[in-house]
Amino acid sequence: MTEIKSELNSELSTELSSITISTSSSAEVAADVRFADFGLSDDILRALSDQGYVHPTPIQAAAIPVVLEGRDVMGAAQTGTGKTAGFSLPIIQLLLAHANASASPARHPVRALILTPTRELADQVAENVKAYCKHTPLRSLVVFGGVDIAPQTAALRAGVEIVIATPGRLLDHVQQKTINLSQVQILVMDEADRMLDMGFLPDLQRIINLLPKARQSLMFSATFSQEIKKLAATFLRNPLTIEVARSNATAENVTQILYQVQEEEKRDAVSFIIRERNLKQVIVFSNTKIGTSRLAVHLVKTGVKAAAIHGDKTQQERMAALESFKRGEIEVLVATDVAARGLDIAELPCVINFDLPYNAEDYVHRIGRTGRAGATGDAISLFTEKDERLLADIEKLIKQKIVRLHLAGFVATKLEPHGLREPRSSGARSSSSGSAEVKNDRRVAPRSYASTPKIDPWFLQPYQPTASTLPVAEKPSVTSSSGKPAKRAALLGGFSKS
DNA sequence: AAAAAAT
Repeated sequence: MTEIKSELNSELSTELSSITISTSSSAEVAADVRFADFGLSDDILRALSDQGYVHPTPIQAAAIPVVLEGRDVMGAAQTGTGKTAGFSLPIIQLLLAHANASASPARHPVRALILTPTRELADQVAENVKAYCKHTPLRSLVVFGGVDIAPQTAALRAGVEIVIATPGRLLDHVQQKTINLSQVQILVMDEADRMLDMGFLPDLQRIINLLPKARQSLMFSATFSQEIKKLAATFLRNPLTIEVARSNATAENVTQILYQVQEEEKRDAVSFIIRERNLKQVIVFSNTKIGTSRLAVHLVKTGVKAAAIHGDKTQQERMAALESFKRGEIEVLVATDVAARGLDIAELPCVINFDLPYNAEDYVHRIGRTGRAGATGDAISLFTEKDERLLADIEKLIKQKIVRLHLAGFVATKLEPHGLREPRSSGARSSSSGSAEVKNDRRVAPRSYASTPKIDPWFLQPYQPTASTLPVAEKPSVTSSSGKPAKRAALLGGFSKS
């Protein structure tokens, strides 16, 4: 079960400086601890019991009392550990407890600010916060770009205590003077490592400069690089470090698999794996927006219910894709790293890396999409000869070798007897070397790519299964899945612990 | 190298 070790600070201080939580499963609940033990208000407990939550996860059990004390926290926790509740529950409690502490001119000044790197993550954290606040008078608002700013401005004018935001739109509101951050008592930087990767440091700096110096700050990061430690030293005051599992560790309940294939085999390999394993809920990661869209189109053509999600899609398309995936209407979500972190999709049994990520840390985040909340999962990665360096970086980061397997059955069916790499349906292709064939493949794409990168030529129509697109082997499972939507909706659309 | 994020 959960073991909490505490280390004492340096010789002069007996103050706790770090808590390390070692547990077989980071999301496993502590059966001997209850949310009711933390002195949270009845309104919060009622919201929790509405969702059927009684016992905290280890990071929640460690973080809630510390945040309630008012201490700064550096949390090294992966997604799926219940970290969102770990910070939002005590924040709500603190705001409730000190309701009349500051006599400010504004009736409802922003008192807690939660920053996230992506819009989807902001939306998701906001949904959780809103649910936890359900029975309290506290109001929360999510603020991000890509959507109409007017409703956000109106809500801010009416007054909200808790703002969940991505940095860009938040600064937009600051410039327009539609938000006042001078009363913020608690700051949360969620997925801080991601925010650094994305070059948010200057924005972060500008936002923090607008906050009161006397405030509580919490920072969460799945990985714990030197840069993150530096950021913590800059923005946190005597923080308590709460570490769940080993830094940069991959979930123990995720089985990692590598398949070496040729570059031009990758699309078919993904189709093959999806069909072979009869996957009904899988995220496939690609490194590029265009590659993501292309792969989704390919999968749809082969009868797989797939949709793409990436940063060049409109916010509506992004949300629609995510929603239909959560509802089970879409079985394969093909994504860039926009979806690598934070998204809480319950019970995802498998993720596939169509490309190995350029950034080794992203590997950890991507495969963290599976094996969540104590469940087991598979992380399957395709790699080609030229990916050896990326692979070495990843294995160095996670401090383990990933087992390399042959994609049994696939090579035999896809490789032609004479060693040609691509199956040919017609003789239309000119006879040329292997690399020229790849170029030929690329020429199939509309030329508008380079000139109009913002317009996605591969915009997907909603999937309509037809007798012709549905492979015979898929039919039974599709039929059986039609009986499942209610159950799946309960699983995926349910309340998030993260 | 690429993606993300304000317009």
